[in-house]
Amino acid sequence: MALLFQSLDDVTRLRILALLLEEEDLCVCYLVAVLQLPQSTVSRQLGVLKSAGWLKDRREGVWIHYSINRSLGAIQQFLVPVLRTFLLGTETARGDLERLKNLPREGGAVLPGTR
Amino acid sequence: MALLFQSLDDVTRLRILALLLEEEDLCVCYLVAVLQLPQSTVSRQLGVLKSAGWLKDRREGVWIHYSINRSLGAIQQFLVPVLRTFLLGTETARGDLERLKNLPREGGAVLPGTR
DNA sequence: GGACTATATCCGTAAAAATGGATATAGTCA
DNA sequence: TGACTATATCCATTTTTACGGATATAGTCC
Repeated sequence: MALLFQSLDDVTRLRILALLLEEEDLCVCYLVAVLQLPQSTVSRQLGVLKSAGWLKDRREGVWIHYSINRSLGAIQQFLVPVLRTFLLGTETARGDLERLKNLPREGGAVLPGTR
Repeated sequence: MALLFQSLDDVTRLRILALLLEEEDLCVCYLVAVLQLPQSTVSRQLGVLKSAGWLKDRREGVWIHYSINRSLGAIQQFLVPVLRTFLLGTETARGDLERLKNLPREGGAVLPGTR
Protein backbone atom coordinates (compact mmCIF):
# COMPACT_ATOMS: atom_id res chain seq x y z
CA MET A 1 0.00 0.00 0.00
CA ALA A 2 2.92 2.31 0.65
CA LEU A 3 3.96 1.53 -2.90
CA LEU A 4 0.66 2.76 -4.22
CA PHE A 5 0.96 6.07 -2.45
CA GLN A 6 4.54 6.30 -3.54
CA SER A 7 3.38 6.28 -7.14
CA LEU A 8 1.50 9.49 -6.33
CA ASP A 9 4.19 11.37 -4.48
CA ASP A 10 5.80 12.93 -7.52
CA VAL A 11 4.64 16.14 -9.12
CA THR A 12 5.27 14.97 -12.67
CA ARG A 13 3.26 11.81 -12.14
CA LEU A 14 0.36 13.77 -10.70
CA ARG A 15 0.47 16.11 -13.67
CA ILE A 16 0.28 13.14 -16.01
CA LEU A 17 -2.64 11.63 -14.11
CA ALA A 18 -4.48 14.94 -14.10
CA LEU A 19 -4.11 15.20 -17.86
CA LEU A 20 -5.30 11.66 -18.43
CA LEU A 21 -8.25 12.11 -16.11
CA GLU A 22 -9.43 14.82 -18.45
CA GLU A 23 -8.22 13.71 -21.83
CA GLU A 24 -8.27 9.88 -21.90
CA ASP A 25 -5.61 8.76 -24.33
CA LEU A 26 -2.55 10.85 -24.95
CA CYS A 27 0.59 9.86 -26.78
CA VAL A 28 3.96 10.43 -25.21
CA CYS A 29 4.85 13.24 -27.56
CA TYR A 30 1.82 15.19 -26.43
CA LEU A 31 2.79 14.73 -22.84
CA VAL A 32 6.35 15.80 -23.52
CA ALA A 33 5.07 18.93 -25.21
CA VAL A 34 2.58 19.74 -22.48
CA LEU A 35 4.75 18.97 -19.49
CA GLN A 36 7.77 20.63 -21.03
CA LEU A 37 10.10 18.03 -19.64
CA PRO A 38 12.73 15.84 -21.30
CA GLN A 39 11.29 12.84 -23.07
CA SER A 40 13.30 10.43 -20.94
CA THR A 41 11.78 11.89 -17.81
CA VAL A 42 8.26 11.62 -19.13
CA SER A 43 8.73 8.08 -20.36
CA ARG A 44 10.19 7.02 -17.07
CA GLN A 45 7.33 8.42 -15.03
CA LEU A 46 4.83 6.89 -17.42
CA GLY A 47 6.55 3.61 -16.77
CA VAL A 48 6.18 4.07 -13.04
CA LEU A 49 2.48 4.84 -13.33
CA LYS A 50 1.98 1.92 -15.66
CA SER A 51 3.71 -0.57 -13.42
CA ALA A 52 1.74 0.77 -10.48
CA GLY A 53 -1.37 -0.16 -12.44
CA TRP A 54 -2.64 3.35 -13.05
CA LEU A 55 -2.09 3.41 -16.78
CA LYS A 56 -2.13 1.16 -19.76
CA ASP A 57 -0.49 1.79 -23.07
CA ARG A 58 -1.42 0.99 -26.64
CA ARG A 59 0.80 1.24 -29.63
CA GLU A 60 -0.57 2.96 -32.68
CA GLY A 61 2.01 3.06 -35.40
CA VAL A 62 4.97 4.93 -34.07
CA TRP A 63 3.04 6.48 -31.26
CA ILE A 64 2.30 4.95 -27.93
CA HIS A 65 -0.86 6.16 -26.30
CA TYR A 66 -1.37 6.08 -22.58
CA SER A 67 -4.67 6.14 -20.78
CA ILE A 68 -6.07 5.42 -17.36
CA ASN A 69 -6.32 1.70 -16.86
CA ARG A 70 -9.99 0.77 -16.93
CA SER A 71 -9.49 -2.06 -14.47
CA LEU A 72 -7.91 -0.31 -11.55
CA GLY A 73 -7.27 -1.95 -8.23
CA ALA A 74 -9.70 -1.44 -5.39
CA ILE A 75 -7.74 1.26 -3.64
CA GLN A 76 -7.09 3.09 -6.86
CA GLN A 77 -10.79 3.15 -7.65
CA PHE A 78 -11.33 4.94 -4.38
CA LEU A 79 -8.55 7.35 -5.13
CA VAL A 80 -9.68 8.39 -8.59
CA PRO A 81 -12.48 10.66 -7.39
CA VAL A 82 -10.12 12.18 -4.87
CA LEU A 83 -7.60 12.89 -7.58
CA ARG A 84 -10.25 14.22 -9.87
CA THR A 85 -11.60 16.55 -7.23
CA PHE A 86 -8.43 17.91 -5.78
CA LEU A 87 -6.02 17.68 -8.67
CA LEU A 88 -7.94 19.38 -11.42
CA GLY A 89 -8.43 22.55 -9.45
CA THR A 90 -4.67 23.01 -9.25
CA GLU A 91 -2.98 25.87 -10.99
CA THR A 92 -0.54 23.39 -12.49
CA ALA A 93 -3.28 21.20 -13.91
CA ARG A 94 -5.04 24.22 -15.28
CA GLY A 95 -1.90 25.35 -17.08
CA ASP A 96 -1.19 21.89 -18.45
CA LEU A 97 -4.69 21.49 -19.82
CA GLU A 98 -4.53 24.91 -21.37
CA ARG A 99 -1.25 24.05 -23.02
CA LEU A 100 -2.71 20.80 -24.26
CA LYS A 101 -5.60 22.62 -25.82
CA ASN A 102 -3.28 24.88 -27.77
CA LEU A 103 -1.03 22.19 -29.18
CA PRO A 104 -0.73 22.18 -32.96
CA ARG A 105 -2.47 19.05 -34.17
CA GLU A 106 -3.22 17.09 -37.26
CA GLY A 107 -5.96 14.55 -36.92
CA GLY A 108 -5.27 13.00 -33.55
CA ALA A 109 -1.53 13.46 -33.52
CA VAL A 110 0.94 16.19 -32.81
CA LEU A 111 2.40 17.42 -36.04
CA PRO A 112 5.54 15.38 -36.68
CA GLY A 113 8.64 17.36 -36.02
CA THR A 114 6.70 19.88 -34.03
CA ARG A 115 8.35 18.81 -30.89
CA MET B 1 -0.67 17.28 -3.00
CA ALA B 2 2.36 15.17 -3.79
CA LEU B 3 3.52 16.04 -0.29
CA LEU B 4 0.38 14.57 1.18
CA PHE B 5 0.84 11.29 -0.61
CA GLN B 6 4.47 11.34 0.32
CA SER B 7 3.48 11.26 3.95
CA LEU B 8 1.81 7.93 3.22
CA ASP B 9 4.53 6.25 1.24
CA ASP B 10 6.38 4.78 4.19
CA VAL B 11 5.53 1.52 5.85
CA THR B 12 6.24 2.73 9.36
CA ARG B 13 4.01 5.76 8.93
CA LEU B 14 1.18 3.59 7.65
CA ARG B 15 1.60 1.26 10.60
CA ILE B 16 1.31 4.23 12.94
CA LEU B 17 -1.79 5.51 11.20
CA ALA B 18 -3.39 2.10 11.28
CA LEU B 19 -2.83 1.86 15.01
CA LEU B 20 -4.23 5.32 15.65
CA LEU B 21 -7.25 4.66 13.48
CA GLU B 22 -8.12 1.88 15.88
CA GLU B 23 -6.84 3.09 19.18
CA GLU B 24 -7.16 6.90 19.29
CA ASP B 25 -4.46 8.21 21.56
CA LEU B 26 -1.23 6.33 22.04
CA CYS B 27 1.92 7.54 23.69
CA VAL B 28 5.24 7.20 21.96
CA CYS B 29 6.44 4.47 24.25
CA TYR B 30 3.49 2.30 23.28
CA LEU B 31 4.26 2.82 19.65
CA VAL B 32 7.91 2.00 20.14
CA ALA B 33 6.94 -1.20 21.88
CA VAL B 34 4.38 -2.20 19.28
CA LEU B 35 6.33 -1.28 16.20
CA GLN B 36 9.53 -2.73 17.59
CA LEU B 37 11.62 0.02 16.08
CA PRO B 38 14.18 2.38 17.60
CA GLN B 39 12.63 5.29 19.45
CA SER B 40 14.34 7.84 17.23
CA THR B 41 12.78 6.26 14.17
CA VAL B 42 9.32 6.29 15.66
CA SER B 43 9.61 9.87 16.86
CA ARG B 44 10.84 11.00 13.48
CA GLN B 45 7.96 9.42 11.60
CA LEU B 46 5.50 10.77 14.13
CA GLY B 47 6.95 14.18 13.39
CA VAL B 48 6.42 13.68 9.68
CA LEU B 49 2.81 12.65 10.17
CA LYS B 50 2.23 15.53 12.52
CA SER B 51 3.65 18.14 10.22
CA ALA B 52 1.64 16.66 7.37
CA GLY B 53 -1.41 17.37 9.48
CA TRP B 54 -2.41 13.77 10.16
CA LEU B 55 -1.68 13.76 13.86
CA LYS B 56 -1.70 16.02 16.83
CA ASP B 57 0.12 15.50 20.07
CA ARG B 58 -0.66 16.24 23.66
CA ARG B 59 1.71 16.15 26.55
CA GLU B 60 0.60 14.34 29.67
CA GLY B 61 3.33 14.44 32.24
CA VAL B 62 6.35 12.76 30.76
CA TRP B 63 4.36 11.10 28.06
CA ILE B 64 3.35 12.56 24.77
CA HIS B 65 0.21 11.13 23.30
CA TYR B 66 -0.49 11.15 19.61
CA SER B 67 -3.86 10.88 17.98
CA ILE B 68 -5.48 11.49 14.63
CA ASN B 69 -6.01 15.19 14.14
CA ARG B 70 -9.73 15.87 14.41
CA SER B 71 -9.56 18.71 11.93
CA LEU B 72 -8.00 17.05 8.94
CA GLY B 73 -7.64 18.72 5.59
CA ALA B 74 -10.18 18.04 2.88
CA ILE B 75 -8.11 15.48 1.01
CA GLN B 76 -7.20 13.71 4.20
CA GLN B 77 -10.83 13.39 5.18
CA PHE B 78 -11.41 11.56 1.93
CA LEU B 79 -8.43 9.36 2.54
CA VAL B 80 -9.31 8.25 6.05
CA PRO B 81 -12.00 5.79 5.00
CA VAL B 82 -9.67 4.43 2.36
CA LEU B 83 -6.98 3.91 4.93
CA ARG B 84 -9.41 2.39 7.36
CA THR B 85 -10.72 -0.02 4.79
CA PHE B 86 -7.55 -1.16 3.18
CA LEU B 87 -5.02 -0.76 5.94
CA LEU B 88 -6.69 -2.58 8.79
CA GLY B 89 -7.03 -5.78 6.83
CA THR B 90 -3.28 -5.99 6.45
CA GLU B 91 -1.32 -8.72 8.10
CA THR B 92 1.03 -6.09 9.49
CA ALA B 93 -1.78 -4.07 11.04
CA ARG B 94 -3.26 -7.21 12.51
CA GLY B 95 0.04 -8.10 14.12
CA ASP B 96 0.57 -4.60 15.46
CA LEU B 97 -2.88 -4.45 17.00
CA GLU B 98 -2.39 -7.85 18.53
CA ARG B 99 0.89 -6.77 20.03
CA LEU B 100 -0.74 -3.61 21.33
CA LYS B 101 -3.42 -5.63 23.04
CA ASN B 102 -0.85 -7.70 24.86
CA LEU B 103 1.27 -4.88 26.18
CA PRO B 104 1.72 -4.83 29.96
CA ARG B 105 -0.18 -1.82 31.25
CA GLU B 106 -1.00 0.08 34.33
CA GLY B 107 -3.92 2.44 34.11
CA GLY B 108 -3.50 3.97 30.70
CA ALA B 109 0.26 3.82 30.52
CA VAL B 110 2.90 1.31 29.71
CA LEU B 111 4.58 0.17 32.88
CA PRO B 112 7.60 2.41 33.38
CA GLY B 113 10.78 0.65 32.58
CA THR B 114 8.95 -2.03 30.64
CA ARG B 115 10.33 -0.78 27.40
C1' DG C 1 19.48 19.62 43.36
C1' DG C 2 20.08 14.89 41.47
C1' DA C 3 18.59 10.59 39.42
C1' DC C 4 15.55 8.87 36.25
C1' DT C 5 12.33 8.53 32.27
C1' DA C 6 10.11 9.87 27.88
C1' DT C 7 10.67 12.21 23.79
C1' DA C 8 12.78 15.11 20.20
C1' DT C 9 16.57 16.37 17.63
C1' DC C 10 21.25 15.93 15.75
C1' DC C 11 24.44 13.95 12.66
C1' DG C 12 27.04 10.91 9.83
C1' DT C 13 25.91 7.17 6.81
C1' DA C 14 23.25 4.33 3.77
C1' DA C 15 19.52 3.51 0.65
C1' DA C 16 16.21 5.05 -2.71
C1' DA C 17 14.54 8.04 -6.42
C1' DA C 18 14.80 11.42 -9.78
C1' DT C 19 17.37 13.63 -13.38
C1' DG C 20 18.59 14.09 -18.30
C1' DG C 21 21.77 13.22 -21.99
C1' DA C 22 23.07 9.24 -24.73
C1' DT C 23 21.95 5.07 -26.77
C1' DA C 24 18.96 1.26 -28.18
C1' DT C 25 14.62 -0.38 -30.15
C1' DA C 26 11.06 -0.40 -33.25
C1' DG C 27 7.84 1.40 -36.48
C1' DT C 28 7.10 4.23 -40.99
C1' DC C 29 7.89 5.82 -45.37
C1' DA C 30 10.34 6.36 -49.60
C1' DT D 1 17.69 -0.88 -47.62
C1' DG D 2 18.22 3.63 -45.49
C1' DA D 3 16.60 7.87 -43.34
C1' DC D 4 13.64 9.37 -39.98
C1' DT D 5 10.58 9.52 -35.85
C1' DA D 6 8.68 8.04 -31.38
C1' DT D 7 9.61 5.79 -27.33
C1' DA D 8 12.11 3.04 -23.88
C1' DT D 9 16.10 2.07 -21.48
C1' DC D 10 20.82 2.89 -19.80
C1' DC D 11 24.02 5.10 -16.90
C1' DA D 12 26.44 8.38 -14.16
C1' DT D 13 25.20 11.96 -11.12
C1' DT D 14 22.50 14.45 -7.86
C1' DT D 15 18.78 14.89 -4.65
C1' DT D 16 15.93 13.09 -1.29
C1' DT D 17 14.81 10.16 2.38
C1' DA D 18 15.48 6.87 5.98
C1' DC D 19 18.22 5.05 9.52
C1' DG D 20 19.69 4.65 14.35
C1' DG D 21 23.03 5.67 17.90
C1' DA D 22 24.18 9.66 20.56
C1' DT D 23 22.87 13.76 22.63
C1' DA D 24 19.70 17.37 24.23
C1' DT D 25 15.37 18.70 26.39
C1' DA D 26 11.95 18.45 29.65
C1' DG D 27 9.05 16.44 33.05
C1' DT D 28 8.71 13.58 37.56
C1' DC D 29 9.93 12.00 41.92
C1' DC D 30 12.85 11.75 45.90
